[in-house]
Amino acid sequence: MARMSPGERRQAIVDAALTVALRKGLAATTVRDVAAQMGTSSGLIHHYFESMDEVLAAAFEQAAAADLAVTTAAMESSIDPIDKLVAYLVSYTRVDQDWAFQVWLDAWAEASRRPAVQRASVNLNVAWQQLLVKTIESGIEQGVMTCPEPEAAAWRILSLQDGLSLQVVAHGTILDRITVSNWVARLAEIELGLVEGSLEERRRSVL
Amino acid sequence: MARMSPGERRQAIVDAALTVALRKGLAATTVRDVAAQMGTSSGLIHHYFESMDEVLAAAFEQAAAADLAVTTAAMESSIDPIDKLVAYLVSYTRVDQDWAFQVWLDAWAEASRRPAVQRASVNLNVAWQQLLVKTIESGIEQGVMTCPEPEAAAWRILSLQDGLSLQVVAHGTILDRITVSNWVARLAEIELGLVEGSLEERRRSVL
DNA sequence: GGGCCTGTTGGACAGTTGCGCAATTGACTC
DNA sequence: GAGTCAATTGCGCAACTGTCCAACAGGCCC
Repeated sequence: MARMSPGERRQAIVDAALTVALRKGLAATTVRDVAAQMGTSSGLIHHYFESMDEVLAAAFEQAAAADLAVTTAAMESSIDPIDKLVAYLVSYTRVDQDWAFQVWLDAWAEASRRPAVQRASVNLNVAWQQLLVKTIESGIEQGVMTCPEPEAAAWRILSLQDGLSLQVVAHGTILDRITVSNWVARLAEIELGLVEGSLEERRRSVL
Repeated sequence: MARMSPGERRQAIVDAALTVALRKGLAATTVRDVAAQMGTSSGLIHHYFESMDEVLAAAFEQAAAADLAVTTAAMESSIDPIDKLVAYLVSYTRVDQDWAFQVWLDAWAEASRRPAVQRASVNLNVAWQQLLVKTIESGIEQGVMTCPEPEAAAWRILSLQDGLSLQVVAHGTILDRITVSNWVARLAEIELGLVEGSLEERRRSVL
């Protein structure tokens, strides 16, 4: 296959691993799968990564970081904290639509057994939570939100979202994404002292 | 190995599978692992189960059903709906303490790829939710709770619990079980029209 | 006791896994 | 052009996987 610079090739491997992982699951992704996806030999992968574990950790990290970047970008297009929050909720709903959330389920399950995966998972979960924290803090500053404990409230909103999304992705028919989004918005309204239904109303004008 | 009756042997296989799964993870549990755990040959397992998938599904089902039974029993010792709810929250906290929740994480990750696991996971998740629904409905009936949508409220309480517990089990240090329990109780108070802090107060008198 | 039923064995089977390594290729410098 | 170095190959290795099956063995009935 075409020769690449080390940087490019490393990236190509991670990209290929992610493509396969989204289809087959993180744990079921093999060296040969990744090589076939790239159209190269399998030996090449071990020329760039010490072990398959590292490849999988890098792939998960990239997937999660990409989602985070998309949501961050969507939020930055707004200045108003409440608009930012709406952008967050809309973006997360879209994330679920992709199979990206399945990668999170795989990562959470593997975390306690694969240190590299756990490190990436912790960092990215905290990053998501901090995204909410910053929004809440600026909302408080501007006097449009009230929240005694932004850190705690962010964990609760994020965790409700994760717990409900989990039902959608793992079990399929029990709940749907729209309902999840509405319920999370409702909790956010309660946590941040917003008028009931105000987030949903604002979201409808965005979509 | 010692001859067993079909019922006993089937149970022994499921027990052994569960023991291995708690240590290695559901997906990484192999026929030979289970056989070694029982001290028998590997062929024996296929004499009782059509496939390894079924063994794993049965193991998960048993683990989850056992937890559910413990919580159900704890709740039945109370008559008052609010006491039942407190028993539920206390029991769930204890469940996390075990490694039982890790099995749930494995099951959720595997659900979309293993039909047998998905069926078991859906059934047991719904059973947990219904446990809450029944409690809420009797609380409404007796006039000690108010809740416009018991089904939806139960999903939200359960999902917050799952999402927060996930952080405890997968990531270890970010949150602790006590905090999770307090936060879930707080959401329950909001959802069910209870006085803030009343559940925690009641729980303290139980412990 | 003999025959039968079935739980149980242990290995064969074909497939897959992560990993290592000698050989090859292509791109670069002198 | 010759020489060099690293990216890339493709196969081999040992270990593992789920599944299957002929053989064995222990308990039960006649």
